[in-house]
Order: sequence, then C-alpha cells, then structure tokens
Amino acid sequence: MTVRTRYAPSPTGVPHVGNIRTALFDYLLARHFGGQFIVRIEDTDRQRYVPESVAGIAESLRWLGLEWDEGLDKGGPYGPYVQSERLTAYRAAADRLLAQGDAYACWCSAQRLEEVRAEQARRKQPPRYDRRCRDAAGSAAARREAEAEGHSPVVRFKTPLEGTVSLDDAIHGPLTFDLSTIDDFVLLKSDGFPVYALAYIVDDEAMRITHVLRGDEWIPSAPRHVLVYRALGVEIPVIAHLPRILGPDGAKLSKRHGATSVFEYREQGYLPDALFNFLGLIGWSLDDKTDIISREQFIERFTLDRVVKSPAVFNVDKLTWMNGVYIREMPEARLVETFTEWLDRGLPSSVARPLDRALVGRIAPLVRERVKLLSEVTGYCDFFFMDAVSPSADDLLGNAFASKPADAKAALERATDALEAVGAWTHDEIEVALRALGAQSGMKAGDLFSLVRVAVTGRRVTPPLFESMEIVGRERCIGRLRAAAALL
RNA sequence: GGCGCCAUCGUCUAGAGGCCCAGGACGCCGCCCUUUCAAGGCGGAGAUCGCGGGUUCGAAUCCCGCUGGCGCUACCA
Repeated sequence: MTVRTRYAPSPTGVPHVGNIRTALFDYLLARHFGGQFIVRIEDTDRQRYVPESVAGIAESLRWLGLEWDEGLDKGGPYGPYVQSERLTAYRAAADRLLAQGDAYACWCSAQRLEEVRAEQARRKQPPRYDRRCRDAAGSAAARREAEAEGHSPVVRFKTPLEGTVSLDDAIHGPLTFDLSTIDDFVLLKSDGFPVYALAYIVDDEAMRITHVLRGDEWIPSAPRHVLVYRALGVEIPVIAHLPRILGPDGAKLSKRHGATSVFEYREQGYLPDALFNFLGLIGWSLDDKTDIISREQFIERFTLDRVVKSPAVFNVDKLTWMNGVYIREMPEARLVETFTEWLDRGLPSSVARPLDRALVGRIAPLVRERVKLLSEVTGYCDFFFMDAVSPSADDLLGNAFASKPADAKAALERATDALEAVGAWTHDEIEVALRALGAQSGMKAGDLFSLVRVAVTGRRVTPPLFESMEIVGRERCIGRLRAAAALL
C-alpha cells in the first residue's frame, strides 16, 4: 500500500508557520515512503473564507519546496480537491447515516442552543446539546417552530449514550474516551455545508489517504471521528496528533510573539532551506547531535516514531543562526544571485540598474559570513554601489578622535597622500601603506583604520577594510577621504 | 465546571532500567584569532530529569498519586 498524506488547510488567512510545519511532516512522510502528498482546501466555513488565501497557501508551499502531487492547481485522479465542490458527497454520507439511524435532523434554532448552554453554564453543567430532537416528539415540536421561523435543520450524529471509544494514535499511543462526555455533534450545517468531522473523513476515504497528521488540539474531537468512521464503515487511517508550536511564553504562537506567517520570514530574509530545516526539528529529531539536515536526509530519515509528544516553543534565535549557516554554505553562484535580488530591492534608486553582477560576485565572499538575514545585505555593502557616502562627524571621530578632530583631519589628509602613492591598488598594498602611515605617525593602527573605514564606507561596521577599498577603487576612496576631511 | 494532552539546561532536543552525578544545538559568559563586525577555534556557567510515593540490586527511563502548563468544550477548523 502506498502512503498518501494530505495537507488540508482552511483558506482563512495567511499561511502560519505552525500550520506549515504540519504540511512539512505530511510531505516528509509521503516522500520517505515514496508515496503521494496531496493538498486539499477545506473551505466549508463560509464565514471565515478568504478567497485570496488559496493562492497564498500554494505560494508558501512552493517557496518552502513542499511540492505536492495532487490538489490545488494540479488536480489529480480524486478531485475536486476543494471541499465546497464536493457537497454532494457529504450530503450522500449524511443521508446514509440518517437512513441507518446513526444521525438525525435537528431543528433547534441557534438561539435555543445558546439558551440551553447558558442555562447549563448557570448550573455549572458541561455545555452540551440537550438532544431535544433525538426523539420523535422533541423533533416534531422543534420542527414546527423552525418552519414557523423559516430556518433549516442540521444533521447531528446520534452518539451512543454509554461506553467508550478508543483510537491508537501514532504518536500518543492508545487514547480512550468516555462516550458520556460526547454530545450529539453536528455533521451537516443548515447551509448544506459539512462540518470538519464529516467532510475530512469522506474526503480522506475518497482520496485514499492513509495517514492523517494534524495538531494535537484535535485530540479531544478524535473520538467523534472514530464514531463517524465506524458508522460510515470507513477504515481508520493512521492518525498522528503532532505537538503544537508555542510562543516564548508558552501560549499559542501568535502575532504578538513576532512573525507567524511564512511570508514574513521570507520578507525578513530567511532562506526556505533554513526554515525547512528549522521547522523539521520542531517536534522531530534525527539523533542526539545533528541539527543541520539536508532535504534529502530529512526524507531519508523521517518517520513518525521520532516525533515527540510535547509542545515546542518557536526559538527564533536558533532559526536565525541556522539561516546564517545556510547562507555560508550556499554555492557561490546562488549566493550571488540571491544577494543581487536583495540588493536590487534594498539599494536606493539612485544606484543604476541592472546591478553589476560581477561586482556582487566580488563582494559576496566578504559579506556572506557576516550576514544572518538576507535583509541585512544592503546595510553591509551599499557603499560599494554608491558614488559618495555621507558619514556623520561623530562616526568619523569615534572614541579615538572625539576630542581631537584636528588630528583626525590631519590623519585623513595624510592617508589620502599615502594612498595616492600606492602602486598597484590591491588590498595588500593598501594595507602596507596604511600600516606604514600608522607606524610613522604614532597612531594606533586600529584608530587610523576605523577613521578610514568610516570615511570610505560611511559606516562603522563593514566588511574587511582593505579588500573593500580595493573593490571601491582608488578614485572613489580618495574622493571619499577628501570629503570626510572637509567635514571635520 | 467537564473532558483531555503534556512535563529532561532559558529554548529545541538525545535518552526506550545500569553506557547518564544526563549528551548535542541555539542563546549567554570568557579567552584566542583580529583593522570594525562577523565567522572560526578553545573553554565555561546552565537540568536535584515538575513534586511525592512505590517496583527493582539499580529509574530520567516502569507503576500510582499530586502539581503545573496547555488544549477542547460552536451550525470554526
């Protein structure tokens, strides 16, 4: 039997990293066993439906490199892969349950349901449907009211009153629930749309899904699902409830903790490879020491039995570190391409486009090991691209010259002279000249260098100075040195 | 209120009775390298394995109880 997993998001907003981690595990499990990874849209909640988010889901999956085999824009043999287009199947399943006596029509109004719950709350009873429509008399009465008010019925599952239900979770092991705590839940809403518990089971069967992965907030409703599987005569797939991803305070990861959307991470300059690796390590591990893991390795090694039960806090610092690792390990050509993209976005419009790739190619080696986020690239190398820089006097003087600007000005002038005299404009020659100047003028080398650094780059923190100067070129360096001297 | 899930350094985790007075990684702190910042190297602090009982010659690992955190309790997923 081939393994078929599915990622079944609700199109209600932007793709959340917690959600996408489930997709990642679905993907890995399917690939590990050489099976199929399917994406199905669960748009049965018409209130929360956001049409544009379907495209966002596809985009985030593609960006992360979670290529699917069926669904979304790909179609496939078991389509449609959108629940709103499968309504007849749910209706048919509901009718079957109705005919079998496993379900019944409930005519109670939303208002009555609310009143019942309020009353139960008042009495400190667990809020639950009171099963008024479960028997003929109650149903008939409710129906008269409903028809007077003009509202349609829902279909409810007729939950057995006593006994237990169990399921064997692939991660949590056996889970058992008391039927007396489960009420008669809704299967089909009055608008004709199914509720999750009916829709996913019908679809998973139709689509031959073998493994269901979802967040463990679903555990409490799992027994209902077992009831539906049985009533429908559907074989229960492997069910795995994944540990959730939390914010630093232990609560559900949300906006107030920082970025939650996959796109926000992309915007901040995280690499898909890094996010893939990081997310793959939330709730799963390869062994006791490996944390940089290639996609191939993930696929080769991923199994459900190494998924942990406990929830995990999303540790952005580690993601950021990991992103730096991936940037450092990126092949040269791809690095240049990536840096060029980010520079194109980040550099002021005064810099001529298209950007000089050869130049980026010379800069990249100097910058790659200092960058943790791609969004930082521009800040490290804008001065290579600009005609002039505009350092502040304070930055120029730093601590060393704070009280003696005249000395700084003199040093800048002497540096200008020394650099004009340099033979070949290479970083070695530049360094020799500047060191000689430092030694003969009695300045600390570091003080002189940082003065020159700010003058040439406009910044206090930069890639290595001499290599940078070599790339910036003699003309521009000397011009910037003069401009800086004039500033003091 | 009811039901449920979870519980090893701040964080992610390794650990499936002796290899563990608990290993790795991020972060943090030192030192080295060094023209800034990184990267890199070396070292360090950091977990009475939530608590209390058992079982066992021996428990982070098995059992029971407790506590804490979190979740569910919708015609949302």
